[in-house]
Amino acid sequence: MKIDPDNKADLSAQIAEAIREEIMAGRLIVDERLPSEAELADHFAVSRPTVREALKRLAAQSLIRTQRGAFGGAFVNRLSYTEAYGQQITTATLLLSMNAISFDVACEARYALERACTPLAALRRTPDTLATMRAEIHRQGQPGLTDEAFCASDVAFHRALVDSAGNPVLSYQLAGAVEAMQPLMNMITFTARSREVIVGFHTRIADALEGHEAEAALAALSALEAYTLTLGRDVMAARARPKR
Amino acid sequence: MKIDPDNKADLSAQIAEAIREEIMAGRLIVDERLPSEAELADHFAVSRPTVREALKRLAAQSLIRTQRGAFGGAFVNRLSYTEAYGQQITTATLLLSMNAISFDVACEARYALERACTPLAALRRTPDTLATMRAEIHRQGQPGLTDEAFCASDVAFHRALVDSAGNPVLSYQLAGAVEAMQPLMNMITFTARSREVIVGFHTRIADALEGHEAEAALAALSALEAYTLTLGRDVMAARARPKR
DNA sequence: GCATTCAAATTGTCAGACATTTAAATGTAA
DNA sequence: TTACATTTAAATGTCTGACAATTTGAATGC
Repeated sequence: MKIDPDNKADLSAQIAEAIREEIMAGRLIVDERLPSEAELADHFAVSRPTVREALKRLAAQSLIRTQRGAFGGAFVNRLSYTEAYGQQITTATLLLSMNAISFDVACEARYALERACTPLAALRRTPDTLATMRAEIHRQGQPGLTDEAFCASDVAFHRALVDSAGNPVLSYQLAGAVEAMQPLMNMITFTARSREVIVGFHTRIADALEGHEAEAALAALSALEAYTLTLGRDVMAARARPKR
Repeated sequence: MKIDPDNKADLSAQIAEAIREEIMAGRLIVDERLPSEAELADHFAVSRPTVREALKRLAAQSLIRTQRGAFGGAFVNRLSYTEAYGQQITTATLLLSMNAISFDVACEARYALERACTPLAALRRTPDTLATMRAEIHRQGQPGLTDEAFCASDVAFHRALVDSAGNPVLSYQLAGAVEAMQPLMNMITFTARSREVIVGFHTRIADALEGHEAEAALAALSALEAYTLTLGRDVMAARARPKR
């Protein structure tokens, strides 16, 4: 493995970066064991705590996993879809919450991405994903639902729509886009009337997918986008004018 | 801040998770200073190295940044688009390289996502993004170009297409999808003939965007997808039959 | 042959110390 | 008073050494 020259940045960051490059370049392959902390410390001419900090950085990115005991150590981790989902959602959520992204921009991105997988979903939707969508639609019609629960169900519905496309890479990519919108959506107070309208759009989408009608599904999705946009704008307008 | 009960997992992981939740929930806001390492160690009743490992985990996810010196410390970091891009690309690249994703699936996801922003790109493309696309097309026509350089230019072209949509959230989401395909594309040997065909599609796309013709751009993109798919399949077929 | 025990390797945690960096506080001179 | 140099304090970065906890493989005993 390569070493670090004489620059003055954090040693642990440099070491983490060096190992990360080895993994990204495929020179360290999945399930391969890294040298022990003591050996790495010796190799990079630093102390063990410094090596440990570097390894923790990599562990935080799911690049390695560690195992205690004899013949334990740090191993290159196979990045699972589940872990990738989690990181994607964390990153997307923070990006949206910290950068004053307008509701309009986030909404546009989300629906553009969902439209991307709608034709595939119309082609490949399964009884399973359809059942999930129907179940969420039913839940959204329940009277006693809180706004948060309604939003969560909305997210689940759209996740099912995305998963219907049957492309795991697409599902992974869109997980963040859909989930990250939830905090923004949670700011909206859903009246009985608006819930009814949204459930109507959801039903149109599910019906269209069931009938393999891509165009109809796209139209319903676009209509839902437009409606969501007006709801969001009302909230923003009310917030901008806090005089009672 | 909350503490951790008596479970037996890594203390540093638990502490990192506790702080991460504070940030995600907005209870720690951007640029807010965390307690010093000594104070955190005291608060969680652990040693300073353990706290440091936890902080390095958070730093690896760009959740915090640290600053040395008096009045330094760990601060909640505003996640920038640049940092988010980087993490997105790392995650997507590893996911594709480690999970035996088929070329077809990755290709389908990529072009579905690009189609998602093509209508917006046709609407909003700027002289700037068009110039970038033209420049990359020109580079792709140069004779002496290596396969790697051709691929890199291809990625740059598609990045410009995505950026044309003028939606930073969309650009962020697609950065990973486009970049992560490069290692797969790099396996393809681009003959003079195939380069010529690809440049033709790129030109059609750029022309369509320049003329605000969304439908034409979508058609060219789909044709490019189909052609890329045949190229990839040829490579896979040749690889599956290694008898000279 | 099988269960038990033991030893070794490795990560997890701790304590204390020193080095380095940074900005505020202080002192000094024009 | 202002400008500049010096000191100081607080914080992170790093090192050393030690011990605890965990896991595996081998030795041991029956």
